[in-house]
Amino acid sequence: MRFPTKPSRTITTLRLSPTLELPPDTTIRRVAEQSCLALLQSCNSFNKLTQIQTLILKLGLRNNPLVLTKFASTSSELDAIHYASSFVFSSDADIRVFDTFLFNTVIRAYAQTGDSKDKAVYSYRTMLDYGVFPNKFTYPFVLKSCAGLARLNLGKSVHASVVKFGFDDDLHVQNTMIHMYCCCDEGVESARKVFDESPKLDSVTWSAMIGGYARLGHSADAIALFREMQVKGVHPDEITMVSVLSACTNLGALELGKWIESYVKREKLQQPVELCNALVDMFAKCGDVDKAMKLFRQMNDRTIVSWTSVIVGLAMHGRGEEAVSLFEEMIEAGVTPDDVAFIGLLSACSHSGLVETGRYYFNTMVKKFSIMPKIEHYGCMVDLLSRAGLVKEALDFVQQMPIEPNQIIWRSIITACHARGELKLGESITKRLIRNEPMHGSNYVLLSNIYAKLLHWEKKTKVREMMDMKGMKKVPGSTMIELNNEMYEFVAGDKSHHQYREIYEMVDEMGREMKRAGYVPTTSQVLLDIDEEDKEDSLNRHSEKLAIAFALINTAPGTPIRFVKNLRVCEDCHSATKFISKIYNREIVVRDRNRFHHFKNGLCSCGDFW
DNA sequence: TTAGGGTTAG
Repeated sequence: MRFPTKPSRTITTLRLSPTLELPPDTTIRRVAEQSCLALLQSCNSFNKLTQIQTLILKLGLRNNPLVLTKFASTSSELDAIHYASSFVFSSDADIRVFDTFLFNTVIRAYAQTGDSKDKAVYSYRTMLDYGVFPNKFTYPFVLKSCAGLARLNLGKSVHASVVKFGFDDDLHVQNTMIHMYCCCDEGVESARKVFDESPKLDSVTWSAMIGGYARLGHSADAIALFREMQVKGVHPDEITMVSVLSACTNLGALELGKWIESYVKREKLQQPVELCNALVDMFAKCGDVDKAMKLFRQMNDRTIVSWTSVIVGLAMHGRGEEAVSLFEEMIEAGVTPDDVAFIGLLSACSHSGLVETGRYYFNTMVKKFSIMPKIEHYGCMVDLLSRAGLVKEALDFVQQMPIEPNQIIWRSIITACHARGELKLGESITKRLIRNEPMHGSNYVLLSNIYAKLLHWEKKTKVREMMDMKGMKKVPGSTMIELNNEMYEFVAGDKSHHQYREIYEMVDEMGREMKRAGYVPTTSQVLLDIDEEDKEDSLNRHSEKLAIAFALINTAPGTPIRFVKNLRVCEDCHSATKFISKIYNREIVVRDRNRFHHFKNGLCSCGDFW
């Protein structure tokens, strides 16, 4: 909320006399009090607020709770509220007689403003210290601030006072509590507990929990809960759909995503811009970027999020030039890019090898749009240079950065070293990373990969032992695939699926056909110190190959195959998938950790550049 | 005189 733009007549005629003194007559005092309240009622600028403050001091109303309360609640603008609240709290008045509303106003102002969430919580604690009782309106503000701060213990302590003051049966408070827990990394169980114990549940409760699951990466639980919601007969609304769509996006569940789209149409749900954005994002990230683009073109209202979603979508599919031209179109349409849009644009340049374009936009961002580059922007630039094979330039760039490079940045360079055969350089950077962060598992994996490529098996074994000793594990690679609206997950060597025998037979057949077509296994990818034949066997049991075999068995010839990998696709699987796309005449769309690969007729859209 | 769940990157 902002001040009204139209100036108020009452205030513009205000004149302050430096010699004004009020006689100690109560009637006159009351008139003064009423006048102040009226002035505050029509106060419309920060400047006038300070004038009224002077008047309050002059009229001797410094400790009048009614006036002070009104003063503090005049505006929702942060500067004004901050100013007013410090004036109020520094008064000699007995704060205990202040209304709860005053504190709620202050807490709300802080809760709704960017970086002031901690002040909201502080004001809430001040409220308790002064013995002013919170009410049912206080907690949604406080819990929202805890959500923004994402501090679980803080949230738990507020939860305890909610119970203590008896507001835990209020539906609004319950729902905000679920939301709060869902904003904390380790909060999902506490959220579910509140959800399960709620005597009343409405669509907001369900949406909060579904959205929370999706946000915290428990997307399968999000979808399961959505199904439960339908079974219980609770009607989802458009906000529920946004949450479910975000879970579909995470999982790569295109079929379910399409179902949501038709549900929205069938049930004639409202389609606010957030829902359209979620649909665009879902289609782009589930592999159908053309459909995402089509929806984007049909939208009447577009926010920066809409533009960014589709730019990022194109970037992920390696369509960097289109992403760049869309960015230009956005600027022409009068939408000012923000820091996130630039991350999307720079990553588009990076995935498509547009080195000069990326450099140009990095400079434009700083010079023309005055956006201070964050670590992510530097990360994109380092990635851009590294992927293009400019390892030395990337290192120079890192040395000139005004901020400390993070893990992600070093890892880009190390990956580039690995790909370009600069193994010695890669080794020395990785060793330094391990010295700095000895408990970060992925550093050891990087070093181990480099030794594998150098064929230094002894050193590799040592790295492995070191990881075992420290109790660290490599994140296992997994592949998810959707079939008949169900998601199936495969890990390497997986035998949990009931069709596993058929799947392995198919894998063997694929191997024979591929070899006949000229495929040579990339055995240096295998990180185990075993002989070549076993290495080949181990490659054939990668989760991607199991998923492809599963899809070949269970889908009609010619049906496109789509799946999602949790890690970057490995060199051998990339090469094998190209062969498979040709041999079995299938379009195969793979989303890996970073981007999409569209395999068709023996070629990949990434041009072997990823 | 005040209140709850939603979209982009990392």
